[in-house]
Amino acid sequence: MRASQFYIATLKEAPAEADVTSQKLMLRSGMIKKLSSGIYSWLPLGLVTLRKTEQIVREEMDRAGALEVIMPPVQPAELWQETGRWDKFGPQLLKIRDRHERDFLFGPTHEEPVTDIARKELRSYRQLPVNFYQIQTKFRDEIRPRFGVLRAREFSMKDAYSFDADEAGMLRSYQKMFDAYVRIFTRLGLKFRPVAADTGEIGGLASHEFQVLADSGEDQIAYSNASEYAANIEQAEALAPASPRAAPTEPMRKNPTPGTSTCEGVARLWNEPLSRTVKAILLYANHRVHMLLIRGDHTLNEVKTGKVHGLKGWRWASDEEILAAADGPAGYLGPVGLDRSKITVVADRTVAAMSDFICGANEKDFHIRGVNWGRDCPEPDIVADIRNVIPGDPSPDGKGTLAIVRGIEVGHVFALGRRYSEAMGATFTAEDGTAKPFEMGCYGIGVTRIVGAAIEQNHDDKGIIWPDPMAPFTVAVIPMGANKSEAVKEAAEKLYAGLLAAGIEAFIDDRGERPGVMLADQELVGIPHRVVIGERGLKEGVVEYQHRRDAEATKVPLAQAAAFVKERLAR
RNA sequence: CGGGGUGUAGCGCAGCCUGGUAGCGCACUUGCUUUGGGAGCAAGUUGUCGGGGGUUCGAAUCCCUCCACCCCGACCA
Repeated sequence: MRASQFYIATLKEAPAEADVTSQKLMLRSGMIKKLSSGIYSWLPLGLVTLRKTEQIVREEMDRAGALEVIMPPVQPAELWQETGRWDKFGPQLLKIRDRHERDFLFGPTHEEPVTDIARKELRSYRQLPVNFYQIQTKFRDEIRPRFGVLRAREFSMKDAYSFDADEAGMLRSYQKMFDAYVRIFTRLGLKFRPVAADTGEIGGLASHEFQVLADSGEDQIAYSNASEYAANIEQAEALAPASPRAAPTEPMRKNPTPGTSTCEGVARLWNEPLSRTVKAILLYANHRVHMLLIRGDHTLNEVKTGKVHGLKGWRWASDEEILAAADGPAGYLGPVGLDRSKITVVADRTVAAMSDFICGANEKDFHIRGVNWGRDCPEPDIVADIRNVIPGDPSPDGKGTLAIVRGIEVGHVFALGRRYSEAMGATFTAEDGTAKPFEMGCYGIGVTRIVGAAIEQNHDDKGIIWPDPMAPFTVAVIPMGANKSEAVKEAAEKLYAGLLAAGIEAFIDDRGERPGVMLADQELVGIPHRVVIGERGLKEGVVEYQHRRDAEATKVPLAQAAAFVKERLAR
């Protein structure tokens, strides 16, 4: 591509609304343009990368035996009423009406239409397994869109849906998609990790997320230093302490802690380690207030909490409910002296094994120390794993300890089962002649999100550093002073032509800009390889090659430049 | 959904308090010079000051209202 025939619209300053690196760089480099909150246009430069990403996804889906389809983004409400999601999906679902006042929606996902296809088209077990996929624009009316294309309302997604005759087949289809995802992210040149994930609202038997590792990621991933174990922190199990609860050594005593409502504050006030304190969190579930207890230096895991018996669908307790059930204000709560007919005590596994701990006294401005289960208050009603794991915790698989990194979720595979096929009466005739519901799996990749995540993972203070497979152009040829020197111009054009002939996606900056402008643009836009051609070098018969990550340029004889670049690309 | 903030040229911003000819930097156009790290000089172009209503001789500025966008929060007691 010639710069003069392309649309390069780089900005020195990013629009004020950009808050994360990838969004700033995408706006500054002219990849995208915001139209409305969470809604972006893709300009030529951005689209090249988006299409390349899409193409790798498509090739690997095809290779895995999935069949491409296109389903309508606009879907009739009736379909979603069949599965109950018309009401249950919540405000993220963009509902629209046509001129006849009929309800429609703009698809946030496509389980319903694809299941509708299956029930109409697939009749026999002999037609199975089948996997349909599409790459298409989705719309989810996010509460708060942010981070540019990382959490947009409108975004491009690859969604695939497998249909099998039985569970074993479904798990085989699941594994195929898992393997395809590994190939996709490997080919894209990204550092990533598949992690065990919560099956969440969609439900199902198994689920893995594919996380692109980046410090700015919103998700936390816990992984073992000694095994393949990796899980989203939402899901990672915190094992019960290996050693049993120690015997009490201190008397229980209540002391004033005026104006000190946090564990951190009390620990500082009494010069005790934070790990001896216990914090109480009050929830409301199943018409009852629950007091959850976790160690002061731990944090509550909301997902695991929802899985505790009796806590499904919990919400935070109101101040009135807290006062009525615990007889004390938030900030000074604990398990001592509670009326257990009014409140259920749920202790984290770690807390259940603590002795001589510190907690609130259920009285404003007072805490208690030296508290022991059994002696000072009844044992917890429920002991459960309700905290987030922290670095250094033992790995749940018994091998090694956990570390935590941040990631951006770019893919998710679900072994769904029969949830949608049963709800929508999607059946096939099995070998024994009976009608059976399909065993389904669903598999998503956020294609537009991959682009943002790749930038979060690969950039420096000058701009984007694309992995070769995602780069809009792989090599930039930059002539210095081409309008002054015929020799420079000729050498640059010849190299450009040579690279193209070798099948390399080359870019030549023939705009006649000053050197600083051309170099700054190449760096901002993130073209990973560049060859600078100037009179200075030509006198010695050399050009300068530099990878975007190289600290310095390498001098290469002009005649060997194309071959040199080709060799670098093969790495 | 709650709280805070911002809307002025394509982008970044000043002007608003204290009403009186709409400004600056970048970008863009033209010319000359310059050409190995976002050039210099000169001359230009670009505005429904978010929309509507009101107060006033006069409103970007004060008042009312609507809209859009951004940030924080949705709990960690």
